[in-house]
Amino acid sequence: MARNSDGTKREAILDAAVVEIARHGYHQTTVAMIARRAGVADGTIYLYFSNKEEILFSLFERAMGRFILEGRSQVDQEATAEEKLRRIVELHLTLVGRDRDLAIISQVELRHSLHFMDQLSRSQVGEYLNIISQVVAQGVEEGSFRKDLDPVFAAKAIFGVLDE
Amino acid sequence: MARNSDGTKREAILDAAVVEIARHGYHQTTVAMIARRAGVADGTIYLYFSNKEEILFSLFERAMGRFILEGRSQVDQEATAEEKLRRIVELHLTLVGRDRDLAIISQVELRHSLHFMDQLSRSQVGEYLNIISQVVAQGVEEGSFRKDLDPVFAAKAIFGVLDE
DNA sequence: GGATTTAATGAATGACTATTCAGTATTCTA
DNA sequence: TAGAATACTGAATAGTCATTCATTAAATCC
Repeated sequence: MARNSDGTKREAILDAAVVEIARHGYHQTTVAMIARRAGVADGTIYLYFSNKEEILFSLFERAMGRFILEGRSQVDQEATAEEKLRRIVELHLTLVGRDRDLAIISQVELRHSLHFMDQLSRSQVGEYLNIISQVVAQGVEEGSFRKDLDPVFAAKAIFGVLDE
Repeated sequence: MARNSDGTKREAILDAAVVEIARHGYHQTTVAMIARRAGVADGTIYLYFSNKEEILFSLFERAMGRFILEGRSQVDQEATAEEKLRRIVELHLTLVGRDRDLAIISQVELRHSLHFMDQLSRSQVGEYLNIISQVVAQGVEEGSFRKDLDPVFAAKAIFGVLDE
């Protein structure tokens, strides 16, 4: 049954993991449960992920990726920095609200895994911050934001506020 | 070394549990770790708690108890319902902020343990709601709150808002 | 102060589960 | 279509940890 060299099976595993983890929490969710729901054997999981924790990482990476994608498209739909920022705020709050389980898991399960935050923020959150800081920079240029604003710092602050 | 029939050792175990759980999360914390920090043998834990989960329950019960105690005294210090309510809100936010770990743990670890919420709300949260609803009732009587307010319902609403 | 009750100990048990790997099935290649 | 390469399987392994319980220590009683 060697069917899979695209990402189909990997996606199926992640989908299964989201459901199980949202339902039972990360620690109560066994690899066997995920495999079962995904319709694969336990061992198959390890062809796509090196361990259970990596499933969790990938989960967030994927979610973040989608998040960023939608963020960019929203931003592109507005002209002024002010409107763009408003869109980002709305989107952020909407998505966090929708994926409350993921949000909570991220705060709790991952709070104790420094390694993780490192890795994630290097790759994805950084990307997200970039979007915000570009908008801020535009705002400064337009004159609608204060001129002495450091875009990168402002982006971090905005992100911090939203995440809280 | 049969020394303990007051609650000393039980308290010590709970104190140890708070530290370890705040530091590592509930699932990463082993009973042995708690015993170690409390300075007792593993088995001793089971003289005071019937299982690991009950330690968690007791943790919240104790915290809630203190919470309520302080709440009452704050309320007693004010005359008008309006001021009393203000005090409660302040206290609630202060304590939740201070015990952020407990708050987070309660939301995540316990979200999947219906049994728990049942038990807790029957005993302690109910008590807390009583305090609020009494204040509301007083407010209605004083005329400072709307007359058509159902105190119990209003209390639940207030609690819900604060907890969010 | 010997007998009895109560408190505490910590090594042993048993259950659970992440991970591995030898074997099987499927697809690819020439 | 045979043989190689790739994908998958699931039973076996190994490690972890909550919980038990036979034993020891201390306190209380008479």
